[in-house]
Amino acid sequence: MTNREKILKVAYKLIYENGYNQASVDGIISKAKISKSNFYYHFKSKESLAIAVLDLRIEQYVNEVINETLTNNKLTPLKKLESFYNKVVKFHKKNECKYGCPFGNLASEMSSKNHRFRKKLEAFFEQLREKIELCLKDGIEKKEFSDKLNPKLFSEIILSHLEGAILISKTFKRINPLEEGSREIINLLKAA
Amino acid sequence: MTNREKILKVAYKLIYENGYNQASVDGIISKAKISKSNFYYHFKSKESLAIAVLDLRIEQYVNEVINETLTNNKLTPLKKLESFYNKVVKFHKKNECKYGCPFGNLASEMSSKNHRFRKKLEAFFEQLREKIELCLKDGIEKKEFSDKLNPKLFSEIILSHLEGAILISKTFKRINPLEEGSREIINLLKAA
DNA sequence: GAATTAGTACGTACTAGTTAGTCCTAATTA
DNA sequence: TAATTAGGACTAACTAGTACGTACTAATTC
Repeated sequence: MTNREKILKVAYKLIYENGYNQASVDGIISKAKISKSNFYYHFKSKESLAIAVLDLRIEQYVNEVINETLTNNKLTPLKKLESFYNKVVKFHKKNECKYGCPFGNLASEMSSKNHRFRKKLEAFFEQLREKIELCLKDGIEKKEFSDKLNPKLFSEIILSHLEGAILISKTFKRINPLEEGSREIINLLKAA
Repeated sequence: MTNREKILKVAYKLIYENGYNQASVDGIISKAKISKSNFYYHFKSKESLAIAVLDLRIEQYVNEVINETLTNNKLTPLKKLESFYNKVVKFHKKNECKYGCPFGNLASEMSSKNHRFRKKLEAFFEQLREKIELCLKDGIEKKEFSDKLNPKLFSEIILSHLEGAILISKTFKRINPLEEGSREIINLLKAA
């Protein structure tokens, strides 16, 4: 593993667990066991490292979560949504609900202060919402979901609820708000 | 205004706008125009100030938001919920959606690191959720809301959605996710 | 006379970022 | 083939600033 990869790997974890501001460059280089000058050889600033980490996280999320569930055409629309929720729930169970959503956390911390992060997170959330909307539209066509619901509005609700439920689960240190909440959302979709 | 009140007032704003970690004691005393020794005369630490600020915020929220809407028995259950959402939307419009939810932000920043904040926020969210649940139960009895919905589960969804929608609105710098989302939530309640 | 306030210097720890220079390899030139 | 050059990867030491909190004296207010 190159030093650049070491930095990315350590920062990936520390920024998620502690937030951007509390993840110090000194902490990152100490865990990665590299020198500070080497850090600044690979990244021109702490911010540019964090942007690279965010890019990496988004890429992984698209590949390993979205593409495996919401846009996996081997699944019916209902199964797409269910497997999406299952994957998210599994991730937060694994972390004992401790750290919340990597994107939501960053949005909360950075959106009001840093345009670069805000725009990237905005685009990410919009991309995720669109995939959900497409899934809903498809499900309505295939009569899996009620035709009374507005796909765009409901995709916004699903996204907002997801982010909020992860935050509440983190605050309560219990998976219930996320797990039961997502099950209930799916019930709402099915019932006419 | 006493110096203690000055500190609370300035910290109230700075902690909300910048988060706990980025709101420095030096910044607070400089804005409040008091000496550092006087700060530590009134508060034994930055943390205890922030806890006092959080207590104040919760008290104000209960008095000015919850008691005026969700538990205001001059209103029907539907009107209770509508006026609650209206008040929240109004607040975030006023801030141009810039700063998000004072409680959600703190939950995101502090829940994983500080038990004291986490417990206080957990109790606050649970209190809010209970008021919503009572409102839903009442509305079902009075036939304003569909009797098919589970009040406890739906109150969890409303709370999660609210927190998430405020976060998404902040990230998008648009009120739509919160405003349209809450309208749609109310529609879901009414429709059988 | 007790509570409150101001002022100021300090301590320790940490912050992001810079400096000037070394080591090594691989390509280029004489 | 031997000397030179270029540049990537890397380092120790350093800068300048900020963080929270303390120590102390002295003045002011109730």
